[in-house]
Amino acid sequence: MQHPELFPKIDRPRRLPDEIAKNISSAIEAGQLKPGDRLPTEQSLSDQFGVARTVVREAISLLKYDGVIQARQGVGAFVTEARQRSAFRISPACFEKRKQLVQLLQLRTGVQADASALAATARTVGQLAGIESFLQEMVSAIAQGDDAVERRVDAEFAFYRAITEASSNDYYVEFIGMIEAKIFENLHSVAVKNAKATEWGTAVLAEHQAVFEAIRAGDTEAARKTTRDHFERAAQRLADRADIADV
Amino acid sequence: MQHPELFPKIDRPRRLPDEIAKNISSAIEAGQLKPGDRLPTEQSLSDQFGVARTVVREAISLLKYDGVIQARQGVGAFVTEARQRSAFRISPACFEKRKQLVQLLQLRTGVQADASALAATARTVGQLAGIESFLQEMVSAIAQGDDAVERRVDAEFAFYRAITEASSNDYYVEFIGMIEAKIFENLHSVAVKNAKATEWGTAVLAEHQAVFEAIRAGDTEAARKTTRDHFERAAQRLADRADIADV
DNA sequence: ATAAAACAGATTGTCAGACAACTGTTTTAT
DNA sequence: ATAAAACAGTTGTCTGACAATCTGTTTTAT
Repeated sequence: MQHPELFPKIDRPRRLPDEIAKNISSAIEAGQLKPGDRLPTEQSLSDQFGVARTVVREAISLLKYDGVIQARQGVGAFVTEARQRSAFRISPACFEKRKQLVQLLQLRTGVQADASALAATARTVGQLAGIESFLQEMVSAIAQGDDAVERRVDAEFAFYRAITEASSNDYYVEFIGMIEAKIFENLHSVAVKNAKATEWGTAVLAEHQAVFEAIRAGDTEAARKTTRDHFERAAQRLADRADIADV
Repeated sequence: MQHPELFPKIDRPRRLPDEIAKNISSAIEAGQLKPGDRLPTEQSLSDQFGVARTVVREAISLLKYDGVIQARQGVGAFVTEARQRSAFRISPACFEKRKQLVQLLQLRTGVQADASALAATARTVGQLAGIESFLQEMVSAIAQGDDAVERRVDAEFAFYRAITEASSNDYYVEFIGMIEAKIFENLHSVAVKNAKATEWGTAVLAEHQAVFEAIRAGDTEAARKTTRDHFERAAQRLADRADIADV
């Protein structure tokens, strides 16, 4: 990947159903449609939006999938209580405002720290070795200097992914993986830029090493704390640099 | 709600698209379709499943929504890398095997504990009062004895929801709310049965009080620890009693 | 001969209309 | 008056067609 920051993601020609779904969804968030309310009929919606009913149906099926609305054949589609959503997703909008980004990174920090804590007792020797290898990778990448920044960032991701897997809890793997992917997708270039700018090396590396030591020692609380320390600092660095609205 | 445990949830007549989506999804999980593979054409799928193409399209649109597959007009639909899923969901299958349930509750425990930790410093006095009111509600329900078990369980949920909201992090609210709803949906009757059987009262209530004290005192670490303690014990009680396969 | 342009085929995206299945209401039969 | 039957409205499914896009091939221009 070369110069990823030069060609930022473009808005692909959006699919109609996604567009419709977003429209309805934001109408619900805005309170124009409250829980319990009935949606207009599919026919009416397809008229209003000027699209075929199949498109409206796909849109609605997405919202049903997330538990935002519920449809009863012969009756209609209704907005469900806000409580019973059945999926957790991170929209691109989360990366637009600093406050949201900070909150997201806060959640990630906490979960990741827990994963480390679990890994401290659950990890096998094989997994420990795998984790250590990524630490070595980071050391070597740092020694190589600026040319290997990408490699270093990748190793960092891999390091914590290996730790997460060592927690032997599939939900942690899945959840962190999802958040990770979204952060990667939206902030990777920032992370790399950041890594280049930071007096890379000793300071940050020491944070990782502390995490590793805690996991090797099987010290649950230390693993949690060291991981939390690192990610809080990383979040700080990221949020400071990410060029987003300060709201 | 009367005797909810007497009429357990029935299998609603499933919609075709959901069924198809599940089929394809499990084919991917089973490894029959690997990342990068191309799905059969919509025409072919509709032939194989014996349904209309619109149904197949709705199914595929769900999988696209979760980032499991990606479609390119004129080319086909492809299975994406496992990394870049864009939603975290809890399927009913999670409650079928004890191991999975334990892992899920473990995740919940960790996140909830973090939320408490945040609430310890972020809560306003108003929020603190709200939290305390639910504690009072529990006390009064316990005093009332077995008749008020439902009320007590509800208050318990509300207590921790209030704490989560006091974390002033929307993602915690959303995420925990989602997990909560799923647990409620699948294990509420067990939780109630459990509450009835437990020597309700002093022991469990003391756990909640410890959490509240920590939050009142603004002690981050104590809030995390006490919350973790309670939920670990609760998970223990729940998993012991939940009548599910021991795998 | 080589490169550009046009073409053909396949596949997803959208459209239009019809009927089936279900629900709540109204009308009818007893 | 009560129960059964007809009715109208809505979601669920089916069918067939066309539009938009991509890939690979063939034709054409130079």
